[in-house]
Amino acid sequence: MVANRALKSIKKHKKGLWSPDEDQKLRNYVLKHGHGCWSSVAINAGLQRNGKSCRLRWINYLRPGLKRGAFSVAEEETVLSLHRILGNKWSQIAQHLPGRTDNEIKNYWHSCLKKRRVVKMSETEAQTTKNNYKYGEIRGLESSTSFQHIERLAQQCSFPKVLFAEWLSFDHFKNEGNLDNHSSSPEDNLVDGLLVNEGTSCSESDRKQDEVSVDDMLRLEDLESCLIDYFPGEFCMSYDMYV
DNA sequence: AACTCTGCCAACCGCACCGTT
DNA sequence: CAACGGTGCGGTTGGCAGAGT
Repeated sequence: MVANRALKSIKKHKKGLWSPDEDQKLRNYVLKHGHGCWSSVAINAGLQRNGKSCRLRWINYLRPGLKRGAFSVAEEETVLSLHRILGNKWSQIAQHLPGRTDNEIKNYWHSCLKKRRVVKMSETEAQTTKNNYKYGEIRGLESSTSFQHIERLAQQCSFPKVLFAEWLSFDHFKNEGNLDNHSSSPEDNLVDGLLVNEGTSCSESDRKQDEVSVDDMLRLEDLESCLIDYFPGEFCMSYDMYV
């Protein structure tokens, strides 16, 4: 095994960007012979690349029928709605977008996220935020107009309320009877952070069926901007952590 | 003009899965 | 049944180009 790895590492394959000449060689070969086994494609086409690299290049760039350029509004909506249902299953999402590759959609999603300021928090950042706003510190702010507005938005939205309960007020959540008040801690009622609107825990499959409407998305974006205003420089929202 | 910052995107890496030997 | 090779997938990285200072 170790010897095999050593032998493999001796075989130097070219890495990095593909030259037009390499593209031409690969395109010609695959169009003429089909790909079959990718490692033999690399050899037979006269490329100093490994099979994996050839496959990726073909799928993401050379394959006929690929669309180039910006995503249309319809494509963007498709990606957003499918991602809500499927999560980071880029290949499955790509199946619904003819001419787009999983890599392209993945890249688009990440840049789109950045544009929308929906930045996924690191574990520690998330924990810090939770710790800062949970239970104690936030309660003193609840009487303010801004806070009431945020809570109003949260109520209108059919996203799992734990999203807002965790960040805004567990008392509010408990008062609605959504949490078991006899539990030692509100967190005891959480199942991996997932609660449906009525406060009952749900399975992954149930959750996937709980479609999020466009209205909800708009309300959530509104809510997000309020929170960002309210906690300047400290608030960070992660849809896919909870939704 | 030179430098830094930022976003985008192509490509790599590691892992899991599957079929074959 | 284990070992191995091929493939597919998702996460991550690195380089480039354009914007900003």
